[in-house]
Amino acid sequence: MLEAVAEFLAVSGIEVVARARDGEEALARIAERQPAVALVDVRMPGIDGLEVARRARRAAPGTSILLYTGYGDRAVLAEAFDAGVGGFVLKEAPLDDLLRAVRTVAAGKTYVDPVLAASAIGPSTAPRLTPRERDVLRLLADGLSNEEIGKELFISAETVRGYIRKAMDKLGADTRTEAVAAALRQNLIA
Amino acid sequence: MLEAVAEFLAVSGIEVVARARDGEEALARIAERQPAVALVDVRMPGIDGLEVARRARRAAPGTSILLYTGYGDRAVLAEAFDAGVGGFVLKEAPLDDLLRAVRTVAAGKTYVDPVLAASAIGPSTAPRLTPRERDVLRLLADGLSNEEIGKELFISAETVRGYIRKAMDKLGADTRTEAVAAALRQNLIA
DNA sequence: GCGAGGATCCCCGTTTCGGGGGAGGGCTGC
DNA sequence: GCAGCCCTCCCCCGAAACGGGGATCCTCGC
Repeated sequence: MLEAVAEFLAVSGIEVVARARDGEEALARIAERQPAVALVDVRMPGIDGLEVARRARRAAPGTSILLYTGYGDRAVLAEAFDAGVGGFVLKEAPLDDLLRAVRTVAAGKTYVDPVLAASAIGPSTAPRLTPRERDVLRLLADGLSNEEIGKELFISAETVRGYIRKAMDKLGADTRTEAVAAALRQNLIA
Repeated sequence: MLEAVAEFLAVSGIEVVARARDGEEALARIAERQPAVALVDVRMPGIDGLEVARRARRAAPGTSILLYTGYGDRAVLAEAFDAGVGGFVLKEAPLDDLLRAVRTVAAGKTYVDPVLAASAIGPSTAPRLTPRERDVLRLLADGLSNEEIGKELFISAETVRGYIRKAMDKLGADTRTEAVAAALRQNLIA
């Protein structure tokens, strides 16, 4: 897969300066080569693509991150742009789209997969949760109590309650249970 | 859709004795004509296919119900066979499969869509919830309290608690919230 | 006809939740 | 450098949920 994509880009006139198999390696290569564009998979062992994007902004401010993944929804898209990525392409997209995306972000613009864009511009009813709020909801969905969640996240049970209340507020839920259900239904947590 | 299927069956040598647009009508026709096989959609306005199957067993004991729907999972499959249906076919299946299914159940045997069967014979980890348990979890996911659920279902809040506890038990959940999350994840409720 | 299982209801003491409030520290982007 | 957001923690109150028990009734299948 990695080889195939690199090969395709190379024959299409894009200079491929490096390849990496995981997040650590990707970051190292990005810092080292300072490429114009870094094509990064969201799902990777260790550091995921989003995290790579966040860190790369410091390590290589001139590099545009182009996320390349098999799946995307409103939530990850929003998070991705928060992380400062330059574009987002689905693996199912035709290879020409990938090429266009690379060139677009290389030019400093933003590229979003058209399929994804269609679903993202619709009524983005799904509220934005902070990472902490999501952590808490996830653990809540696994049946942990405030106390247990606190231990898990190294924060106090009171703080946990605070996050839950904020999440309930954002999701328009009357109970913590409804908040978890809403988050699940809207793919805000898994 | 209805017409197309009827047409196909007719030209394939199956005698189509009646058609119906909803559950009520289907039941009436089944009772009236006592067909060997009734091809029924699960999702219908008013009485759904499962309910039609249950009632048809009384109204027409000799009729085999063949459910025909666009979507299916372990849970509905299990419920379907509890309701006494003779077979289950997905709309995505090739038309030949539909034909085979009709002939199979007409012969008094059971037919299950091969795609569905594959997923159903796997580790059926999803527990069985009673209708009442599902009702309660659904309302719980909508943020209602025990009291409110009770009013909604015309039962006491204590009874509601009882169902929730049973559902928690079946789902291996420690909290009502986890029970709802588990039910959502396993498509036991929507 | 008898057992299994579903649906219904109840009690009681303990814990947690829901809903307010406030408050400080830190990073970040403009 | 300052506003804004996130993370963190704390207090109070009344209401609700929890845990674990038991109990009755009815229907359906064998």
